[in-house]
Amino acid sequence: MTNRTKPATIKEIAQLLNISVSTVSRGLHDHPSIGLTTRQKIKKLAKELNYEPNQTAIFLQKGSTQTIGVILPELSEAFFSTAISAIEDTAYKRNYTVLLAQSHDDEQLEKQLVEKMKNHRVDGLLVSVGKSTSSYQHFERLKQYDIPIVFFDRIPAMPNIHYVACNMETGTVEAVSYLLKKGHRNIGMINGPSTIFASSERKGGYIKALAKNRLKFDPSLIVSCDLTEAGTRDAMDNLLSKKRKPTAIVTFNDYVALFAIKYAAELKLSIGKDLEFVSYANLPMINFMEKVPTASVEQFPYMQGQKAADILLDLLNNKQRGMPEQTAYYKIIIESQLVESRKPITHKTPKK
Amino acid sequence: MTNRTKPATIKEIAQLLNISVSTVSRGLHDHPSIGLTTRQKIKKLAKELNYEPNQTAIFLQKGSTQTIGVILPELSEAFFSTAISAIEDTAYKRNYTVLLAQSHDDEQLEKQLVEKMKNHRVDGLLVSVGKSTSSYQHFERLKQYDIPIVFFDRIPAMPNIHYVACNMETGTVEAVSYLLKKGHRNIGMINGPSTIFASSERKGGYIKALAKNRLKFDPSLIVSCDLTEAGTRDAMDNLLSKKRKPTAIVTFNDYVALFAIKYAAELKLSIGKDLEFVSYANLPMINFMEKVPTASVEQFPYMQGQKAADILLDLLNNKQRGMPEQTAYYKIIIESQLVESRKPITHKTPKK
DNA sequence: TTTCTTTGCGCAAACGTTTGCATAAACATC
DNA sequence: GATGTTTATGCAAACGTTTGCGCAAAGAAA
Repeated sequence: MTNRTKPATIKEIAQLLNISVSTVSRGLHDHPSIGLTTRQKIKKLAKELNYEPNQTAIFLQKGSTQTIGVILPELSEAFFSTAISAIEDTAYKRNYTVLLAQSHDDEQLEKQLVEKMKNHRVDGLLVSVGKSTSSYQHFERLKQYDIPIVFFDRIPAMPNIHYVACNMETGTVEAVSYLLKKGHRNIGMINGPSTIFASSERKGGYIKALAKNRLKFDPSLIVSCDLTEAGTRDAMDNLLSKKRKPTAIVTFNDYVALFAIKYAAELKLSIGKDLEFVSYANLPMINFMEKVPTASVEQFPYMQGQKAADILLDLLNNKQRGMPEQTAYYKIIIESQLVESRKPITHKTPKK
Repeated sequence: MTNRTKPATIKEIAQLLNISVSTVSRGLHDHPSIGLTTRQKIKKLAKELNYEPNQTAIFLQKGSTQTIGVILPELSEAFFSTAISAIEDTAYKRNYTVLLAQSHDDEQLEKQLVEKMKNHRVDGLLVSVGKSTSSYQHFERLKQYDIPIVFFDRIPAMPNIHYVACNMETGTVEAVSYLLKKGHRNIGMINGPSTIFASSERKGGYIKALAKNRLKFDPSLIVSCDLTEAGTRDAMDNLLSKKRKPTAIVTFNDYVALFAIKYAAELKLSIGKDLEFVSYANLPMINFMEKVPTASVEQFPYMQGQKAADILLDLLNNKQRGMPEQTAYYKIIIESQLVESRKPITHKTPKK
């Protein structure tokens, strides 16, 4: 009986029991109009045959796949991999499955993936847009098909979208205030390219923190950087060549911080004494290192992924229940938060 | 024309053109029996209507979903996230999509996921089994349904399976030989729990390297460890309390190495001088750190993922082309390889 | 003109479900 | 015994494709 190569179908059960397929279907779903005895017979045989409903058939019939698509720039990056982990967890809890794809920050590829997701009839989409993506029609098109999208972390400049993102300003205010409280009065900042939104948020936070403490703002203390190791060194040279050298530096992310720290060590500067660092991301690796930024602004990748998935699934739920056209858009801002090093929050300890 | 909420179907095209659905279907597939003019008309209208085939219907019809399932213990771990990145890349290239799930090393969950994947009618499965998984019927069952599985990295103790894994012995031999060549004669090893296969492979490599150099083997230099930070410290205490202290240590993985290095630093031992470390994994974080193992045994997660996916897709290809029942099983062993630090191989530089 | 081949297209079944509607039997009501 | 109600089941359409087979029209060969 278990030696069959093809999965059992409702039809077979019906034939074997000499009843109709509709009865079997209803029986399996505990439809009240099916008699107790038949229902039991059906379930018994279904179990014996190891019957499992063919989802693809159900998908077609219901027009819904119980599947959400996820498009991310790069799966192997720590931020995204913990986000996807969160997404998968919450999707699983709510009985959805995750279709995964990575865009490698390539706009063309991203477009293709969106199409592919649409053809696979995902019920909804979660996306963090590629760095270089500049046009957003491929997302617009999905709206016409009534496939909701929730963006997270990297948000496109589009009106009327759902998203969850992290407010970098709060964290930056905290970071700078933290350094001010420690007595630093010359605080440098190695910022990202001015083209990206996150950079201006950080700059805003920096200025706000100074204003809050009634200190004057020296624009030359903020330098841009392309986030490479070489760029970081240039930025450091730039900052360290000032008459009044900074005694602390806020860096755009942990990688930049580590590049900078490495360079500072080469210059025989004592990390934490001559020069103190505060950064963003709170990468798990920080826990294993000796010379690290004394604090880092946590962006809560797990929470971002979780929230985004929850929102998407709520949207799908409402749609399916025939709720009124939602006219409101979810715009969730997670406040970033300064975390002193060696106190990880969201990252789990590696088990491998 | 573009203001429709439901995707266009073949049926609509047929109606609008006053021809039959079969003609439309064939026309879109360039079937030779369809006239040139009709074919053009069909394609033109299809384009105008933004027609895209409904994959769920095709799935049902063809009995194949062009989808592979991937079950991993933990998506957020570096090894797995780069493996999944590789899998996604190669699946994409061969026009497959990836359905993702994580087992969190939970046997029950893993079983459920396998069922779910089956119901979603994935064409094949890629899995790295959970640490605690001890029974394998859930995998056996899939065979009955003719859904091929390729295991990778963590291989279950089952006969007749396809897998790709990394041979840790070679790398270990290299690692120990490397240290011997550097003049070390007292080499310690912090190994993993003796229950797991990878531990015995490492031990075997250690012994082999000594034998090769005609040196005698002191079993007390190999200590087990539960891979936690505390366990690592115990192991270190154990090793350092010997009369003839080791001057170099091979650790089970990079995490253990870093715990050990941290501890050694606390003990005022100079890393690389008093005590040299060699490890496994070659985590990307190594590139950012100052005190690191001088070398690490690379396990090529990207390549493992890629190979595993390639094998699975080959299997699917052959099946679909009606090749004879394959009686042979792929057993791919990737040789691990010692890599001196600061020379990453497979890991891409983070872009975020 | 008749017969044969080619070319171009439609019919209908199939994939495995779900579900609105109809129907038959059994029972209760007066 | 006629009517109404409940209970249990079946019929058939629908979801959007693909594909084997049949059939008509057009051309070629006789």
